[in-house]
Amino acid sequence: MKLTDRQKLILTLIIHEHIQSAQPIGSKTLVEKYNLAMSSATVRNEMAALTDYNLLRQPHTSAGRVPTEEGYRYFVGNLTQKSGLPTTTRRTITHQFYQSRQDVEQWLKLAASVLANQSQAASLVTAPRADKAIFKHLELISTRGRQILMVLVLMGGDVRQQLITLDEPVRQEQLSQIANQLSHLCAHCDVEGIARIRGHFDTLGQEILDVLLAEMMQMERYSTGEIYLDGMTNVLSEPEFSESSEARLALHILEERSLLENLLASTVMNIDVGGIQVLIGGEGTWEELRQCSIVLARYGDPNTMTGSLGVLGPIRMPYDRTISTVRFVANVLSDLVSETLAV
Amino acid sequence: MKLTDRQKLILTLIIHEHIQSAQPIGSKTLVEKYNLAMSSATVRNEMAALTDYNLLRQPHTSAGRVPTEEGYRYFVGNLTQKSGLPTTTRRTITHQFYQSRQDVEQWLKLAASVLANQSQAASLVTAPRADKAIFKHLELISTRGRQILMVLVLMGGDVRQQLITLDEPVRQEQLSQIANQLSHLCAHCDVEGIARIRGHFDTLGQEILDVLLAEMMQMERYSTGEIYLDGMTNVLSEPEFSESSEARLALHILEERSLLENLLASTVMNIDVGGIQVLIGGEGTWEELRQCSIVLARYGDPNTMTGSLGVLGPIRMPYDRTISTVRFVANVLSDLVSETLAV
DNA sequence: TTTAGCACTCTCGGCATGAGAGTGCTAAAT
DNA sequence: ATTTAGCACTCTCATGCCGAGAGTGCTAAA
Repeated sequence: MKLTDRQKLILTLIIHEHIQSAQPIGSKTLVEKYNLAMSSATVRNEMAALTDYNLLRQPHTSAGRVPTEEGYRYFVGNLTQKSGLPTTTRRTITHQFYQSRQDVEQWLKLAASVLANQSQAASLVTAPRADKAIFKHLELISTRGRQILMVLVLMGGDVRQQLITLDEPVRQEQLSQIANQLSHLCAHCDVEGIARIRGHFDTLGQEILDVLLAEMMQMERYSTGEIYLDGMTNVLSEPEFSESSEARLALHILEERSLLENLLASTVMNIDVGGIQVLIGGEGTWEELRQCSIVLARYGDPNTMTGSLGVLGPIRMPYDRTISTVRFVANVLSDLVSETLAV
Repeated sequence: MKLTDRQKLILTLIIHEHIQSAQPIGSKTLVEKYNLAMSSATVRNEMAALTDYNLLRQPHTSAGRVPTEEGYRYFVGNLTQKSGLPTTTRRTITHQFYQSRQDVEQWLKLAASVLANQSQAASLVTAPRADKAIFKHLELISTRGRQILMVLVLMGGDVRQQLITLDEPVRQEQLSQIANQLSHLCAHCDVEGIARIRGHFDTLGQEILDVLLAEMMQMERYSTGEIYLDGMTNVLSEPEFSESSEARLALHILEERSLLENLLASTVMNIDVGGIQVLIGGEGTWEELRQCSIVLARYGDPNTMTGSLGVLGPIRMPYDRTISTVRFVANVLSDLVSETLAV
């Protein structure tokens, strides 16, 4: 399918206009609004061609044209130039990040908030995770009676706390000693490595190691960790979601963790850090997303830890702008995260 | 305002019926549906009286009656009996809790999920917090170069991590030594206590203490910590929110943390653990909640840490059922939390 | 005090109508 | 060979009208 320049122009204009007005665009409107050097009849002919190519669609005979999903895909693939974000916007965003507390959790929340505000859509950010859990450090703190708190630090700075109830009470001094011992012996080991030396310890040590191993395995298994959402209410203001049942379908996928993890698992994993993936109208696979588009990116350091982030909005979305924003935030987060979390 | 038994009955029936149908209820319908031993005319007269009392309202002349906010308030205050949850439901819920990992975060998420599912509305759960931050334990872990990770454990099991960038690199051995020293000297101290002994330390010690103090003060200041939400999409399926602009107003208050914290600060603080507060239609104060009701409870141990949890749904809400659910989940959480987190 | 009866009110769905916007096609113009 | 003007045609949408249905308030009788 090879479009003439004029057809590309008209497609672009229709998409632009439709994104603003959310309504079918007619030939006359287009010519007048953009002072086109051709008549409405010419535009009509081109529109007919684009409709044949399945890039445009008429909601009903004798209404204006509306882009099809394929139309949007063509637009995103061929007609959108990689425009950077305006410098002022970039500055505002980076400023916010460097102003916030130096804490990964804060950054992720902020990233979700920035994405949501900038794109006026729903956003999601997943915490960065290593593909492999590597032990770094362990602390054991007695809390009350037989209960102790295990604080497990992984390579890359991931920290997990877990309560353990022992068979009998143990004094803090002894706990610290065990923690030290384990910390030394397990340093830089992965799950297999630790499992291998498990036999060298006494019952208490093994008891603790088992919890530790379970914890580490869990972190590996769930490749997406915490997910931060924001801006869900933004999509409610879009006219295509004025019937809230439509909105419900779309937002449900964000709220239901298992659905969201499925979606991410089958898309995000194909993206390289620095890359962008755009899902338009569910791509025939995600029924609930028929009315939505998702712009996804991956951030972090491919060698240590990566996470993903993205935006969910109506199909009628300012893709160039959104893509720039997502890409930019992903880069900022990549920088911050690899600065801080590098081994 | 003193209602006759018959008026109470009629009010109750209208509310019950309206909660199911979401529509105005007429006298004839009521008599037929509930086989009342009186004629529709009698019911009409009583309805007129209830309307005078401002407990019922007519959407327009010659439509059925709809409960007013005041009507709901009267109902919740006087006509609802403290019915416990069905035993099977109770069992299902407790089962879920004891089956989940023994981890406060998991419990809170689960609580939010249970509330959302049981009430088919949006739910919120705030993490339990002590009114006063009491130091318990400190760990310092070198991560890279001049950056170290501070892990701060408070009385009650609250754990915070914070990255500190020192002026010059320090070896892990020395860090552990400092951490030990600080842990001993600051044990069981509050912010003031620690500030008092700050002078006894060298530059490095003071540097760390400052971060620690800032962290503790922040935890005291923001009396609500993490907030877990669930079931936002549930409210989208209620007919009164079929226009998503209405839903937007309500859900926005949940999503915008500052709004939500305001709301909680000015209501939850008045509730005792074990108590329930019901906000109906924003109570004239919260404009965005005009269409909503909120059922709130407080859980935890008043002496150590407490949190709050609740449900947000349409005014037309099955209050007895919702209140039972919220109360029950609050109790379950109270038990779990005070078992685990007690000093 | 309750009830039957009745006139009255208001909503809602269906239907016709006309204006407006937009199209496709044909024939003329470039 | 394109492009354009002109025109008939189509479809939506807002409007207004109508009648059915549901429900009320009031009055007078039980």
